[in-house]
Formats: sequence, structure tokens, C-alpha cells
Amino acid sequence: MFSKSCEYGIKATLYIASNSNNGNRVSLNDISENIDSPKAFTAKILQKLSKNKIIQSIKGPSGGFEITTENMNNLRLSHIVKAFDGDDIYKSCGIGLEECNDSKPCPVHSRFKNIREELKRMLETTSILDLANGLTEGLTFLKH
Amino acid sequence: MFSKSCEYGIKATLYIASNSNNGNRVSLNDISENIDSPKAFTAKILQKLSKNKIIQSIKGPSGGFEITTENMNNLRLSHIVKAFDGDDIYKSCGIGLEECNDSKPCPVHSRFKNIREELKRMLETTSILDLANGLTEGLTFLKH
DNA sequence: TCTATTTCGGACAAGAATATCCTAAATTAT
DNA sequence: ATAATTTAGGATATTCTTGTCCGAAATAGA
Repeated sequence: MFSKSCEYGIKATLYIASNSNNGNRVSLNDISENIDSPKAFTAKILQKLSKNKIIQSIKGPSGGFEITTENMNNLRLSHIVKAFDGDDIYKSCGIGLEECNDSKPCPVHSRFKNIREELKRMLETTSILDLANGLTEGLTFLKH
Repeated sequence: MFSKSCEYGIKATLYIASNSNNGNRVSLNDISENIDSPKAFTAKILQKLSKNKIIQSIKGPSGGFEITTENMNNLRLSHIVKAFDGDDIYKSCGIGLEECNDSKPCPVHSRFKNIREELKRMLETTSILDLANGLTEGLTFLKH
């Protein structure tokens, strides 16, 4: 469904968010250990999240990554997905046609429409804060 | 959503189906022209469809590809998707966790559940015959 | 100021997906 | 039988994603 990068991006953001909740800044090491991801590759993921203003990065000793309270309240799952995979998943044609819409549909267009819209809606309404709270409360998990 | 191979696989199957409807066997050339796909790569796709008993292939002059009436009645979109991409799209965790279920959920588990199930249901109930009929009747399209 | 820590960013490596090429095998028609 | 047509399948090439490595830049603390 999502690329590996996007999966790591979501996990990393949620881990950072759940710690920023408690006022804790976390490092690359913390993150890659706690979301069970390759460290060097995760560094790239974090750079991307940082450039997309999804997370904030601080260099130097006691540096690391965090999410501002303001960001936390506005961030949605769709923002992360968009940064890594674009919005093809819920916008583009199920069998890859450039032009595919209600007036000139591909064979699967009508059957995919609802699902795509539901996915879009879910991603756009799911807040990072809510997901992070689930983690903080121990109701959900980022690794086995 | 699906791999390029899977997209070609669906398009090829539908093109063949819509022609088998009319009793016409179609060649690799026909197919790659009409679904707008690279010929050599499409040959591989057709081999895979053939090995998975989704389509039948006949060698030699006046050979080509077709779908038996029996197959046409039983084939569902899910069969093609499974042959190329497996069933990860509607079975595996949204952020790639090995173990992710109702009793030990990842943060997005509950929000993805319905969508995944709807997708599964759609793929398993959508018949190739119905999709092919839409094409034959000129209601839907495989290329722009 | 010096050192240790941490992120940044460019170059490079490995693997998977996509795509091509060429010869073999089968089959039809002459 | 021979020639022509069409799929089968192995080898190879290209591109994209995933992943690693290493030195540079920033910064906190001694």
C-alpha cells in the first residue's frame, strides 16, 4: 500500500510525537531502535520529514527530533503520506490510466471510487496527535 | 496501489476477455497495442497469466490468447491481483508490522481495517466477465 | 577553545521492479 | 518437408527503491 519510506516516516513521526507529548526530544538512535528500522536509512527519512516541516530537528549534543505543539494539533496522516508517496494512492486510476474519470472511466473506475474516497477521507481526518496518544497510553504498538 | 505488472495483467486479461466474448483469439501484438503497454514486457505478463491458468495460450500461426467460457464465469479481480502482488494489499499491516491484529494493533490498525476489508470484498466479488462486458459495450476504456 | 555529540548531505552499493533481446519450441498452411 | 507465424523462456539491461558510508556542519558543555 505505502512505500517502505512512507511506512518508516509514519512510524518515526508517531514515535517522535508520542515523546514530544511528554516533552522529550529523541535522537536518531532512539528512533531507529524503537521503530525497528535501519539507522542510516532512517536518517534520510528524518531529513525528509524535517524538510517537509513535519518534524523539527536540533543539531548538537542533547539535540534530536521533536514536534511542536502547534504542528501536533494540525498534522494529519495525509501530510506524511503525501510527503513520501504523493497522493496517487487515492487520486490516480486503479490500472494506471492517465485519463480516467466519471465521463471516461476505466473498467474498474466505479468499483474503486468509494474505496479511494474512503481512504482519502481517513488519511485526511486521522490526526497524528490521536495516534500518538494511543501509543503513549500503551494501547497501540510500533514494533512487535 | 498495484504494481505495474499487476496493472498490465488486469488490462491484458480484460482485453482478452472482451475479445473471447466475441469468440476472437488475440495475439501479443494486438494486446500490447490495445492496452498501450511495452510488448516484450507484456509477453512476460501473459506468460504469468497463462501459468496461473487465468488465460489460455495457443502457439503457432492463428495462435494467441483467450479465456475459456468456464474461466470467464469464475474469474474475479482478486485472482489476477493475487497472481502478481499477492494479497498483502488487503491482508498486511498498514505500516508494515509483522504482528498486527485486533489484540496487538499498530497505531493505524483500527482505521485501516474497514478500508482493507472493503477492498478485499470488492476484489473478490468483481467478476472479469462483468468488467469485460463494460468494455465490449463501449462503456469503459483501456487506453486514452 | 576544545571535545564530544548529533544532524546534514553527498556519494555510493545492493536489490527489486521494469523492460528488452534473442533463440527455441510449437503449430498452421503450403 | 518447408516456411511462416506465434508463444516460451533464458539472459541481460535499465531504472527505481532501499540501504550504507563517511566527512561536514552545528552546538552544548568542560
